[in-house]
Amino acid sequence: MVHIYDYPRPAVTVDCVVFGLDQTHYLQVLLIQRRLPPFKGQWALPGGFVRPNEALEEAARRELQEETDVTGLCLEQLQTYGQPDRDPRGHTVTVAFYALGNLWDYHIKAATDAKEARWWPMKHLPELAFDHGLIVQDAISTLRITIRHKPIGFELLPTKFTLTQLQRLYEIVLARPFDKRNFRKKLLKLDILISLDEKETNVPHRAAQLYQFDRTKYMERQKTGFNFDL
Amino acid sequence: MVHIYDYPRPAVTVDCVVFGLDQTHYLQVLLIQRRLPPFKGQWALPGGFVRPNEALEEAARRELQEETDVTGLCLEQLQTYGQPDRDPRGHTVTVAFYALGNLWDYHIKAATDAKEARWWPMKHLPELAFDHGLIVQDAISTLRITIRHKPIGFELLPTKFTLTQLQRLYEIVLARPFDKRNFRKKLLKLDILISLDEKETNVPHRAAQLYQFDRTKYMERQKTGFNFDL
DNA sequence: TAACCTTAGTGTAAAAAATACACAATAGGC
DNA sequence: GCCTATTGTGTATTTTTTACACTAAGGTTA
Repeated sequence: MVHIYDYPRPAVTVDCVVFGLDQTHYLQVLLIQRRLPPFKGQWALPGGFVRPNEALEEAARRELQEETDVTGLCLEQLQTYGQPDRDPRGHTVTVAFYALGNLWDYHIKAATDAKEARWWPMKHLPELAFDHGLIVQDAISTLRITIRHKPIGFELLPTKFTLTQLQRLYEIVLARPFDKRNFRKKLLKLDILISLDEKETNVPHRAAQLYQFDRTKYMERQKTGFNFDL
Repeated sequence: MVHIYDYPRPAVTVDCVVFGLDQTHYLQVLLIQRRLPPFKGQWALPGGFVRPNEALEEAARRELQEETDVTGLCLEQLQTYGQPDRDPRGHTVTVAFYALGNLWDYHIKAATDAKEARWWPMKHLPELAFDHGLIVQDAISTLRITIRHKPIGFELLPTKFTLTQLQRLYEIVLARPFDKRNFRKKLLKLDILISLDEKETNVPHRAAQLYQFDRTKYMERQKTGFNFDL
């Protein structure tokens, strides 16, 4: 079946930059290996063509599931890339999204266009197809800015986490150390964490208190001109 | 001439939200009145279809010039809108940009698809075509956030300005008052303003010192981990 | 079972930044 | 020369940020 238009149109795609934290606490990105040309066999961001009458985020969510079997993430729009030479098949505009997930929740499973799908550490990414290397760089920049102003970091952790885990998360993403006491003081003063009646288990040292992010409380606070600003 | 593709493609457009400050110091938006359907006669953002092998920002710049005769602005990507029902002609994805200009520099001149083009005060916008009302709202939100972290406010003022003008600008955009002495202290301490050997003229009161934004100095500072953060 | 290793958990003092606030100086108009 | 309007300036108070070190408690091991 062919499709005919009066004027030429660029193709429209979506791509997803999904970040995660691994057991060793390094920042990871979810990539797929391309099954088809162009860039066959090379690693790339999960993504693909937007279908007729499909919303952008919907397309991103669908492609992510199709190619990696990951679902349920909160996708945020990053930027749109439209350099005419960014795809050898011709003028293609891609809308990039980013999302945060915690690695333990997902069993990655390659499918459709993807030969393989897996997490890669940010520090040692392979060479990426198209301009995906640039997109990942932009995503990490945006993440660094956003994580300081919105409580999105929690999405990288299990539901129940310790303050040390949270601190390490911020240290990894922002690539700078925080003082333990000051960090805890600040976070607790925000009053958006629920202190659970539960502790770590099976650790060869004093067990840490577990906390949970209180989204409801955060939402309420939002309205009263309160700033997260870490 | 017709264009044939194997798969259907959404149309791709760009739209520009250009902000300006008028003589009475209210925030204004540059709009055009549509000459053609859909939404014929209604006010809309300047913008239009991306041409083959045209970069997105290039397209935005071209459409802005064609429809309003405004050139030379620094365009920043805002967001991309792709709800399938946002354009009655069919699935259309639009990449929105925003920019700041000072009204005195430009002679607005309607052209091509635009029947008329002029500044409208933010407070009293007409009903806009497509989802342009939403786009303008998103643009002002983004502007409010960005202006606090990057020295983009200066683009709304003439090259030479007084500290009072600058303060009023921030008060208008952020919709909150600043203390005169504290504002001046803070701005001057940033050390990114050049104090000119020149004063206001023809004012019926003590003439104010004129200043100029020192972009070079700001760029240098940037590298040394310096934050604008107003 | 006691010593050991490792990480959790906690408070205070000093420095820096943000805020609140009022009056003399000066340009042009009358 | 006096009036009006706006500029330009300093200090004291409060709040926020920073720097910093030791005891508590789980699990491991000798």
